[in-house]
Amino acid sequence: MSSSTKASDAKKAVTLLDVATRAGVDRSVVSRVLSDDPRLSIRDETRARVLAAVRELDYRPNALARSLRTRRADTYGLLIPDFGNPVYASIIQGAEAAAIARDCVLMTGSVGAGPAQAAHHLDVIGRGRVDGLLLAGDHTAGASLEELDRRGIPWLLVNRRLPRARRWVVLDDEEAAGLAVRHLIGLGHERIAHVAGPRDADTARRRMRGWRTAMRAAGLSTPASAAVVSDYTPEGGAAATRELLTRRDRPTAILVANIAAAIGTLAVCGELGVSVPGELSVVAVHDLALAAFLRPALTTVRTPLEKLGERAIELLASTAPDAPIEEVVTGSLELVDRGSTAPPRGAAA
Amino acid sequence: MSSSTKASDAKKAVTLLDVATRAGVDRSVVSRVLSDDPRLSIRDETRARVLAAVRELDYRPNALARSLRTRRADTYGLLIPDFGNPVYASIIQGAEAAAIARDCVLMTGSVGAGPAQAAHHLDVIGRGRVDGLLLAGDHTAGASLEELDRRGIPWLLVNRRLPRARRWVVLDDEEAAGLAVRHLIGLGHERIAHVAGPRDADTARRRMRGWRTAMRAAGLSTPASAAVVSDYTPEGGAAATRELLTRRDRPTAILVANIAAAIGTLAVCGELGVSVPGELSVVAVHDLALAAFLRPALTTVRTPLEKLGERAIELLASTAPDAPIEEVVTGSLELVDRGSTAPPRGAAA
DNA sequence: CCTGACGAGTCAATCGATTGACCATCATCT
DNA sequence: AGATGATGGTCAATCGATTGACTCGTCAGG
Repeated sequence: MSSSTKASDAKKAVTLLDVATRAGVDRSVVSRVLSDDPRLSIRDETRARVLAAVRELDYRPNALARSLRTRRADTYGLLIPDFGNPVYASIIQGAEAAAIARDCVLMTGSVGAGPAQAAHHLDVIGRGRVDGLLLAGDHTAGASLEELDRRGIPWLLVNRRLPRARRWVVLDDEEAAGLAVRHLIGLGHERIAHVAGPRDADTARRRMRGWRTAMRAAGLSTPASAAVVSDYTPEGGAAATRELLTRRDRPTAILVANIAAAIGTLAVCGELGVSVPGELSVVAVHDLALAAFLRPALTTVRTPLEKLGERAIELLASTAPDAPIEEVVTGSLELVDRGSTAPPRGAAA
Repeated sequence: MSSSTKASDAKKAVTLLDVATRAGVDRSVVSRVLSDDPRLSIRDETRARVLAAVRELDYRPNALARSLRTRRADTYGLLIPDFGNPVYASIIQGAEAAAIARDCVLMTGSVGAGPAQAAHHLDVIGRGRVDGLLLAGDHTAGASLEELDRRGIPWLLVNRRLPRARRWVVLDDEEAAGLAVRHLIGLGHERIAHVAGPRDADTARRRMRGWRTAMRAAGLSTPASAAVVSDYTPEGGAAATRELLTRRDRPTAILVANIAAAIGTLAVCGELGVSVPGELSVVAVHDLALAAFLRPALTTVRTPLEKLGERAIELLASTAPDAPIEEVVTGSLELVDRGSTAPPRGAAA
């Protein structure tokens, strides 16, 4: 296989000049034929010769040279907190699909290993390599945005907002939470607690608001004690759930702000011998294939994470770098009932 | 924020010429100072002026121009099956860290959406954009390798081997499986079944061999019926487990070839009312944080997936494109006992 | 017969950094 | 004095594609 490469190790790529020579025309003709330049007039026969040469030599333009000249890298960057987080996996997939659809490349980096890694990305990705940068999740120091502005690199916050940054695209977190709460209310629950996300996460705030709004709309109270701040990890979810379950008036249902945290919730229930959904109903925001295989299978609200990623690329690619972008990706919210929710014990139903 | 960019939308980047002008020297001097060219002799004072100009203008070299000239993109590609698969997430993380350590960029793409997506990546990533390509997992059509060879792009298979491709780096799958089996044997198990990976997956074959070898070394038999082919998904693991559990002489322990499949195994046990580890011990290859939060918490063999990713980049970067690479990343295997394994019912222990 | 217009391509500058070859001073050695 | 050799840089070609300006020939119209 690779031995077929043998000594001719650094085989040089086919260039525009090779094609032009073979077709007996100038390089510019080849370039213009390939880009369908309307200002080029050319005989059909010549065009055919050019295209034949392109095909025979299996030519493809050097992306670097083109980008240098055109000042467009045809590449977008995507920064995420951590590849291990399946929520971001879905966003990546959407973004990747959208990038491919535009004949662009997506470069995804994580900042998991700390600010040094983030700095490296901002540095290396610096001017020239990407046409724009998606910043997904809570990780970019505010300073980075100014840095990007200074360098003239368009950016867009994804699944996250910042007060002073008017370029973001998010999910309808409020409605997602509301949907879950209304499902629980529909089953007859009244004491519905909320395992919330981190206090500084914008998604967490919006889901919390969705929970509260839906509760109030049904005439139910939302005491401060009914919501416990946590983070989007099983550990966090477990701790918050433990706290809720050891209270006097234990809730009959919990809305968990994130599916990863909900895994912790289920684990704690198992540990404490609290039967789900018998004694406690659990529903989480975000759906994963995994949810069907938990014990019990987890009821979730499916969110259009891939669409979010797609939309992010589209917006970044099609909007002027200094124009505000404030978009909520709506629709596609759906409650996936898998059995971790049921009417409360002793419900009239 | 972005409004600070205002009308000066396309702010042009600082170039070598800008720096040179400011320092009162030729562009080549700046370039040589920055690259520590030993053939340049320069007065300390001049060097200081150059460095000052670089700092004041916050210059950074345009990566595209440099790559065009040097014929090195300082970028590596990584193709994976699917971003949603946490096993590959770990590989990505390792590869990313290694790339950063070499001051390179990693471009990760998935082929989840089918061969069209793979083709796009191979096409777009084409000559010039990457210095080499890591192919992780079972997805690349064999033809792609010849295509890459033809284009002179070095590649390396990761966590996978192919008969005719002598460039790969894999884990010590055989030992990982063996470790798990010996743990079960140590607990007193004798009927240890194996939920194997897909027949065409090289990792699956090696884990199967590890299972068989360890069993035989202990004088235990490995009838064909004790191994059920599956795939690396919860669905697959569930189906295979169901088959094993409905047999006459049900095993007392199962080695599952992959943690995702093991999630399916636990789900089926729950469904059929088979108590784990009371009636059945379960251990899986690959460790994830998630494992601690399953019910019961899952015993696993931790594998150095990140190291695999790191090593892959190192090998790709440092080995001639036509030299064979056949490396097994060893060490770091460790059994993580979390409670899904126990002595068999009625064991002497 | 001359002008103009069009058809069919060609020329050459440009993007920004790198790098081999070269040059101008000045001091040193014989 | 003239050759030798550092020292301290400069010049310009090059990577490969793009694109505005330009040229050459031919044909129609006046």
